[in-house]
Amino acid sequence: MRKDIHNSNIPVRCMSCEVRHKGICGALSADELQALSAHTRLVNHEAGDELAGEKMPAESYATVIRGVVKLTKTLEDGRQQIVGLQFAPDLLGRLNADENAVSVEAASDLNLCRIPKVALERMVKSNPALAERLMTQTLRELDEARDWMVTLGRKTAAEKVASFLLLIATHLDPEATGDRRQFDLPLSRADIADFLGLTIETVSRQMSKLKAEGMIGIVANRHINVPKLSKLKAFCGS
Amino acid sequence: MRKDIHNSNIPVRCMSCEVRHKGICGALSADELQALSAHTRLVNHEAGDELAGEKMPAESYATVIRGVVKLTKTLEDGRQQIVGLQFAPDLLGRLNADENAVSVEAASDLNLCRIPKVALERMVKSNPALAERLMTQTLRELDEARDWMVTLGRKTAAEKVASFLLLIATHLDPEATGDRRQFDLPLSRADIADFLGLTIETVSRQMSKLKAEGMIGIVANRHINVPKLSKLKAFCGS
DNA sequence: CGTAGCTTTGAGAAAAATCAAAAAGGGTGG
DNA sequence: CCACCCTTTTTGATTTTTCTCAAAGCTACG
Repeated sequence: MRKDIHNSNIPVRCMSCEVRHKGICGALSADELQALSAHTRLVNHEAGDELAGEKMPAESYATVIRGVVKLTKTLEDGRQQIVGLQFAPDLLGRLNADENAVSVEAASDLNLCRIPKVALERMVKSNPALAERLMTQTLRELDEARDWMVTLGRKTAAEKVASFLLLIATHLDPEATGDRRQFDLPLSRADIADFLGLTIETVSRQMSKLKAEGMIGIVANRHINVPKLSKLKAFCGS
Repeated sequence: MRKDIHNSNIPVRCMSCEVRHKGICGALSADELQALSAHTRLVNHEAGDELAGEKMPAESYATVIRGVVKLTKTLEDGRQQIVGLQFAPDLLGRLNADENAVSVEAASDLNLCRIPKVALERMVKSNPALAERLMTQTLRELDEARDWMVTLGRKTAAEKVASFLLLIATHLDPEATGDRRQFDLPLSRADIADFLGLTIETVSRQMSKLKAEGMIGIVANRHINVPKLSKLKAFCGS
């Protein structure tokens, strides 16, 4: 399952964050950003890489520059559930935790900006604006988790798949406008099933059904287009 | 559905918090506690009272002194999902939010310590220890939400009901020790179903099945005993 | 071109939902 | 304290949804 890892461990300024003024860097002064840059590393991972294991010691933080990260939990007998997806410019890692509550995996090829545990924690202590920004991200994650609980607990298989497609469509390119969307799924059918609490077969059947109903087009396995996002949204139940 | 509300709006020191040094009050100095006490009110609610509506303006915070609070989300067509339960000494209310993301209801009879929105937010700004404590609670809620996503997405009906009973057994009296437990369910079968993403009938059947297998005893409708908590835990899958 | 890994499709089985009705509690007023 | 009513819970029969098992079709890649 796990492929070779090719990291480019070159120290860099986190230009991506700085320029776009997103993520945690937006809460930093020029001086702080400069100081932080000394500790950060741009690293790359390929789809399938495991970045951190459930119940393993937490070693560092990282912000997502490009790609999608999946957070999973696994039952004793191997049943798996994806409990969150992280997109740029989210911060990976749980503040002040010694141990990971979830397993962290690259869903797609990734660029991350890695930050040592102590460096970030020191900076959070001295910068209330940064602490507040982390609180905001945590609250957003909590909202997303609760929204997904409704999907898992109360939606039909068809609504679950539609909700997933809507989530991806709106998160992959948040700036996109208009009612028509086109994108590549960052997750395999198996991952989608683990996200939705379904089997691969049910996911596949519901995708075919949505296609037959004209709700979506399946250009290639992973390449989807949505002619009317508003129609898809209405179908999701909320 | 909504019953009459009988509130005793008498200003008090939040002795319950102070004495037990739990919840947010544990992060406050004597002076701060004194100052906060001037703004707080002990209020009572009965089971079924709606404390705050989904998408309604957020008006105040409150800590749970006694009882259980349920957080729910509802789809357009009325399907409902409980997305969280709060026990003493949790803080109700989302920091800095103008609008509720969830509906807040008294699951059982309640005693709350109510805190005005501005009073708490001012105190959080000037007290990093309090901010950190709120961050800790939020992270715990996120963990709980993600754990529950696994239950909703990947467990069988029997495992879901067992997981719910385990949750209640361990949360109602966190100090209890030993492998035998006895408690009153703070939720009706309908609420349990909404928490587990099941129907009332399925919950009832699985409870009967757990009883038949000797996993639990049903003394009265709401009164449950668990002869071996470890056995129940093992049955939950994780 | 062949192979390995995904994905789709099909048929039958299992789990949970739905519809229906009986039983059990709980509170109220007599 | 009891009889009654209303609500909640349990149980039963049937239907629907989703899963499981099986096989075929696709894709990508060496």
